[in-house]
Amino acid sequence: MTALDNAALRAATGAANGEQDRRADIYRSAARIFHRKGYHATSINDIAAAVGLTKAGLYYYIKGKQDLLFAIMGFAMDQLDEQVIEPARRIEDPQTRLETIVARHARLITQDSSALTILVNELEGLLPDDRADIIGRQRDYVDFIADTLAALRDEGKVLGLDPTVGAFSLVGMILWISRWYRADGRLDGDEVVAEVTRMAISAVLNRGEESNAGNTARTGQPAKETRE
Amino acid sequence: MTALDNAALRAATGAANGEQDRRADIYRSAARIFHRKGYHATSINDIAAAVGLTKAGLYYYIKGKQDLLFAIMGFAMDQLDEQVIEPARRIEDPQTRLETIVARHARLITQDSSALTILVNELEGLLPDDRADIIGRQRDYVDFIADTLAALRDEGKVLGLDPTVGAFSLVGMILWISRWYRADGRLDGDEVVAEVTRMAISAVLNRGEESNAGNTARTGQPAKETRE
DNA sequence: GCGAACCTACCGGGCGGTCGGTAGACTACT
DNA sequence: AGTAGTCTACCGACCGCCCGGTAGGTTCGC
Repeated sequence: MTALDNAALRAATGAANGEQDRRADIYRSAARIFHRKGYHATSINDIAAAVGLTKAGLYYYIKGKQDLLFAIMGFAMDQLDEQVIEPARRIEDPQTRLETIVARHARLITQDSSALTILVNELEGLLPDDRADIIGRQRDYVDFIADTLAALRDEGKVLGLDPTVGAFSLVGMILWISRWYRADGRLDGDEVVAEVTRMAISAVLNRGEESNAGNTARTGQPAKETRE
Repeated sequence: MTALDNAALRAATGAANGEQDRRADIYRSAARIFHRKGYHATSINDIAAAVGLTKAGLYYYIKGKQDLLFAIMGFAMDQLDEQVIEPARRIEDPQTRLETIVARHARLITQDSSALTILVNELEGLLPDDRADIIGRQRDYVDFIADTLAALRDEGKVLGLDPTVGAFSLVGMILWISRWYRADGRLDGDEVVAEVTRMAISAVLNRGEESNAGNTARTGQPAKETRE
């Protein structure tokens, strides 16, 4: 069932809709509405109306509200695996790998943030078993980033940064994009992705100074960044 | 009414409770439950039970569920104003000011994330007018950070960073702390605040200074934090 | 005529919120 | 001292509504 649903979701992300697969429309609409109003504030009727069905008609396609949510999250996690983690895993150099992770994750969000945002904001709507599943996959992702930061540290490119804190902080920066980025805003998606990626790399790579919170030596003179 | 409520909330954050003010307990409990389960998934009965009242008894103190939410958010915004924005506004040097903003905001979250997290996650639960009020105050905060980044840029300490994107990214990093930080985890609050502050400054400042070796190297240990 | 695709009508239940009360402390008058 | 009035702080019972979900059709292409 879930595999089938995910196939439908995958089809749904394509530009075209209304072909033979009604499921695609359902999952895509549900993701959009969950994203906009939140899972609990969204009724089955909202979703049914959005796809032009009655509630009972919708239940011909779905098993229940929670299964719908889990399917959407599973799809989002699959997206992350395929578009971010897998490509990055094939990159040896830690810094390039980190850049790939951030840029690809950020790009996914600027393209369509619905499922990926639901993935982090609606966990408490899941059944315990489903939640454990999703949380496990999320933890794997953060660990993957933390391992990359640890590899950077072993190369001497990062000093004094806790990999776990670093990984969480980068993830927070990326996920937050969905809250402020608007496709019709001043910057287009690629610019935002580039800016955020640059900040992320800069945040973890070494700079000269040692600093503690609250008071840092103000020696900074611009010397132009070494890498875009 | 709201002024009174905020006074109660303010009292509630103190360690002691059960003095003469029942309201304090109500607001504090509500914030905690909203934070844990989400606003829509929390019933008035949940809150009433948490403070040892019936639903009808609770309504003696509150006007409604939405007012309760608005009062909590207003209190969180007041906290941010008083503990972060006002102290930072008195600091001339942009870099020190930025460090102050990040460190103080992060510290608020490690100390008690309930109200501040609700503030960003439950906006859609508010009435339109209340939401506009809160969003306006949040925008002012982001603008304040963006202005600080612009000042850093004018000093030549920041090159090629869009102040708005930078401000949002830093905010995302900070807010995300509430999702992974656990007071009983491997790192204590102060360490987390210091790490995040260091990353934030590093993220926006230019690189290119000489590296005066790592006396700041922290011991990297395996990850142990859990995220929700 | 048969199954896929969908609908109308309904159910039990929990929700936010209200109403009419009342125990008890405290005053006020005699 | 007694007692009537008053106010705070609550509670049990209830309301109307909408929720997720279902039973039992009906339509329609094959």
